[in-house]
Amino acid sequence: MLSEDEFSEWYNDIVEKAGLCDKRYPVKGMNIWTPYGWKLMSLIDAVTHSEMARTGHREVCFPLLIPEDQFAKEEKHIKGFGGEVYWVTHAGLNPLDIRLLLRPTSETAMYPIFALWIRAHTDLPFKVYQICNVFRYETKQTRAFVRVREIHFFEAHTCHADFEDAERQIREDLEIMSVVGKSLCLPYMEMRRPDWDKFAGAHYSVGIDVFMPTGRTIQIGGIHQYRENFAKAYGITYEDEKGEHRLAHQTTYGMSERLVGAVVAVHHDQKGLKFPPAVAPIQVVIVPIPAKELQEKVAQECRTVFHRLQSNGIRAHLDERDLRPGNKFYDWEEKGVPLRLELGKRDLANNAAVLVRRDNGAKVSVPRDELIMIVKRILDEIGISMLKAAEEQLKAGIRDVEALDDLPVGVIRMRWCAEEACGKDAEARTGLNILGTRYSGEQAEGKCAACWKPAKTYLYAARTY
RNA sequence: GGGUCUGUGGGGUAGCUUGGUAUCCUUGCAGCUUGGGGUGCUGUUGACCCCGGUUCAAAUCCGGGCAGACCCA
Repeated sequence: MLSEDEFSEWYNDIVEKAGLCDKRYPVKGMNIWTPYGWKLMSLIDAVTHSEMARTGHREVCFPLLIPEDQFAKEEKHIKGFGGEVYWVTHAGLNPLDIRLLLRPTSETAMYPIFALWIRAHTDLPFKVYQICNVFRYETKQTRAFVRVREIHFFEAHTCHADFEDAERQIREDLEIMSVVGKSLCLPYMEMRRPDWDKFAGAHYSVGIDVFMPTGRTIQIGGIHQYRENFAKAYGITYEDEKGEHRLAHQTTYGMSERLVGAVVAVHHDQKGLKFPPAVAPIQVVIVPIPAKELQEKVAQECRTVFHRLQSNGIRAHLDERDLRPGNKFYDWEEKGVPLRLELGKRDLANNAAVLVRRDNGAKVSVPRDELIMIVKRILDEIGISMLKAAEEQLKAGIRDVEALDDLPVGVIRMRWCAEEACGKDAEARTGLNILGTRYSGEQAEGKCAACWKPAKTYLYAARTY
């Protein structure tokens, strides 16, 4: 496992060196998405868009600014976010009567409007989403993609006739999460957050936690059951079949650019990044190996291969820079391209090409006639083996403990009596963050690690980002 | 939330104690050379975070701001 120092230094360095972002923008916590990083984010968003389409969510785009009075309606929500919002207090030279805030999330922008849109049970279930930027005034140390103040954000908001239908939505959200997780080769834990740590305004929250190479976890997604909490505050009601007016039940599902941070952190080695093939901005990089007499011939063949890959839906890049091949190899390995294709004198002779996998370094010579098929197969294999490797890391990172002293590094799993006071006590005594209990549920025999009363379930805790 | 340290070409740095001339590496650009794991040579562009103060003179000293790294809660 990496020490926090090693990881910090490596991470801060690689995100800029690999061209994912530029941190030199002079506002704290606001970085520039550079082309390579933005492409990665866009490809991740593309997975999200396609899952939203599959599950019948419709895309919307709400305004960035929210009036203060509208924001303040749900008491717990404002309590949770009040301290970290950016305010717009002036318009031109004049102070505003009602201040505006930059959305830290869009519940309070959307819900007054949902109240207008939703009138009858025929409007339900109501499922929309948006991908936008939100703003949170983070006071802790910022870090590219992981803790920023302007956040690239995905948020799905749904309204339902009853609690059970909202519960169904949460199961669907978890299914969507699993598709996203697979695309990113990221295994994760579905954690039902303890009551004292749920999302501001939620009935309960499910956190999606990824295991990082330092032994800490990072939350990359959140799924929230709101019950009628927000509907009450914002008057979201519908007329049911019997003509009675009822409050809607609501859920939300959020993810952010932290997905990029998790991909960077989880998949890497000493050479640099390793991108999952499904979202790699470049899936195959072609490096020509020119020989003195054959420069033009090699270049031509490389261009042909490039166009063939491209027209078969593979994200390919032809590196024609005037550098030594070895230099390019290091370059693209650092940038995490899953597959490298070398083509030179030797390959011209026998109509072949050399393929080198980023994940394990395996090198094969393949006939160019079968290139497309083989490339696709290898990209699939890389995805599978990257996921497997990450799954093993996660599994090895979870440690059972009997008591709360002498804790190992990583995620700890302890027996728990399910009493809040006891959970808080465990949190205080370990200095760890409580992740919660498995969403799928777990039964424990034996005694609570904190109070020694009979245990009911397992509680998970870790240091978190 | 509290504290420590730092800001010098695109990146990394020397110089700051003791005020006066800005060092080296890398990258970029041009040319030649080389080419299946970071070629070599030559030439060349490019910097003292911002505002104020002290001073004949500030990268250097002082104050403030902004930004970054780290530590503790």
